[in-house]
Amino acid sequence: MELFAEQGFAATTVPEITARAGLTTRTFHRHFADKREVLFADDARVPDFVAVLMESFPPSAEPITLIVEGLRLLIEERFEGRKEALRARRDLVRSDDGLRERDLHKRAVMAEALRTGFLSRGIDPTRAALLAETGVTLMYVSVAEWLDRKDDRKLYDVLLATLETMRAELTQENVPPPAKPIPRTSAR
Amino acid sequence: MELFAEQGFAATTVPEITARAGLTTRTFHRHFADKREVLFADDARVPDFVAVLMESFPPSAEPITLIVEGLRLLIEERFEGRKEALRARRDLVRSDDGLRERDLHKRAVMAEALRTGFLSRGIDPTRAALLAETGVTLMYVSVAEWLDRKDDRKLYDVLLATLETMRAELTQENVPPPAKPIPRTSAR
DNA sequence: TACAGTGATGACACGCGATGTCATCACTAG
DNA sequence: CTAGTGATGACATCGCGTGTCATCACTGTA
Repeated sequence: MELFAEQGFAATTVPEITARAGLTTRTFHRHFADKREVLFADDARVPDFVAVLMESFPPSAEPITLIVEGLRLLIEERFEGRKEALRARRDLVRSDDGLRERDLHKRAVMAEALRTGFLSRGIDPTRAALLAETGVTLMYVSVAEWLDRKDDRKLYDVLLATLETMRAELTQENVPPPAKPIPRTSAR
Repeated sequence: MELFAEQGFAATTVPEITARAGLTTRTFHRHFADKREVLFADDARVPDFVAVLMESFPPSAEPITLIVEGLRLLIEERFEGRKEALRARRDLVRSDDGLRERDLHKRAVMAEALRTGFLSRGIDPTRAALLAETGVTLMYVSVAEWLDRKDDRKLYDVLLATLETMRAELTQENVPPPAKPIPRTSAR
């Protein structure tokens, strides 16, 4: 983290890292699959957390309730009280395409854990996928706003507000659009 | 594509590709930023397509209408009629983590284009982010189901059905959950 | 027709990331 | 004291990706 802060992620080599840590590059790659993974190793257990959590809910629980409650626990566990550190981490991830890709991958893994959990609760595949994606979207959008905010609003409260916005957006009755006009643009 | 099909993505080296194509590796990297990009170069213009499209809609258009109509055009442009090719591509992308990461990155870029479009339409940041994420989720979930289906249902029809499912899911009035009990799990 | 400019490619060198393999060493159980 | 185990170091090696310079085809212009 020191080296990344000093000279950026891409400009920092694994040999530099291991030199400062007093190890060899080979040892580094025994602990981290690749250089990017250093910044994401902490999140490795999140999918398990999600899976265990989902099993603990009674079968009667509504999916949305389950998502919101699960995110509430996740927030307590790893977000609340770490705002500054998370901001620094976000900025670092933003600065490098490779890191952004890995971040998105972690997000997808979490969505997959959610989807699997819904499947074993007997929810049909498409609905499960949709719920999973909606859940991570809710989380990521809320976290983004929370990190941007300068007040002390709780992440959980931001999340509930985001959910309301989401709901309001979709509730409007303006779905089936026409099927002809519309300008033409070349995308190929 | 021949080599990837024969021996998989990871096992195929850039020298192998350029040898079969009659070029050098240096030339390869002048056309593609990296090896993975070969499979995604076709999508490079999608963000522009999205941006231009969004500007072409009247300011009065509802965001959801805009998303659905935009996706309808995108579907006509690059999905309908290419089902088998898209299935093969999906399977290849699924087979490699690196490719999955790049795929997610492209998805994020599209979301970003959508978000920017909404911003310049005067929509507030959080709502814009939410709409953008919802839009790509709608697209990806629908495409996934469409590719899984064995019937000839149109992608656009699948998409409308997905949107209805999404709406139904969020419309239920079971939001603010309690805030105390719930089991405990270690995620650290 | 000659010539300068432009763009694509080849040739070469190089650094870094990542992995396989074997040796070494600290630690532990019996 | 010994055998086993796990972490690490020491090499060696491969593939990816980039910087640099030379070459060649093509184009517009005098």
